[in-house]
Amino acid sequence: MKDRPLSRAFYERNTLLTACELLGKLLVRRTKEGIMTGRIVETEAYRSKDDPASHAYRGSTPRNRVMFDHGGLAYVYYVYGFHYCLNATTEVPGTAGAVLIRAIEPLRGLELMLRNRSLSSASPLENITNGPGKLTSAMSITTELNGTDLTSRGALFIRTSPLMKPFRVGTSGRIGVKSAYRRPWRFFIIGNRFVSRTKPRLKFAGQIRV
DNA sequence: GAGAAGATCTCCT
DNA sequence: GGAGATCTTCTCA
Repeated sequence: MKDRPLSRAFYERNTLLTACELLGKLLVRRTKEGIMTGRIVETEAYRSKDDPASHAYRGSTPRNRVMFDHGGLAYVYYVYGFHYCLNATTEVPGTAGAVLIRAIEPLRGLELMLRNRSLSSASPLENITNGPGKLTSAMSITTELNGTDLTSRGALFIRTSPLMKPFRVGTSGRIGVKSAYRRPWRFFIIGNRFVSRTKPRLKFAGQIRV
């Protein structure tokens, strides 16, 4: 029962709360080659009209339409001509919100992830998925998965992690955004070596014990 | 239709 | 720490 995908109700809530509570959950990717699993260790929250850094700031477009749909869908987009970024949509239909998954701790399917990233087995583990572009590359996540329902056992879903130890959550300004970067909407597991950047632009705005 | 910007990563210095 | 790679999306004329 505990390894069921997270429910729709989990996502259709406040985006910041969802971004924080996604930490420690397991991201599961199923492909023809095999299953890959990783623990989410870093997220960023993006909201709607009150968030200039969000794709949804200017309203609905063909690209960001998924953000305005149900919570619990995958929003995948292409950036810089090289990389894909994976988000989980939040909030109820009509209200835009998404949580960018910035980094995961690889748990299962390590060889497959290394192969997808063209890395050797000698590569540092934390180098495989410690960034939005890296984790999508490692898990073969592309825009083909845009709109995928994360609440059902399909090619991509997120589930609880029953063996997860208690951890502390750090917050900071979001990385790579030029507007509204002062908002501490980046969440990460303190002390986890798979977090993408340990020295963000804004120092810890706070800590949360989970 | 053209031009600019971009939620990144890797390599080089 | 900085620059370059390269393509989608959006804005503006």
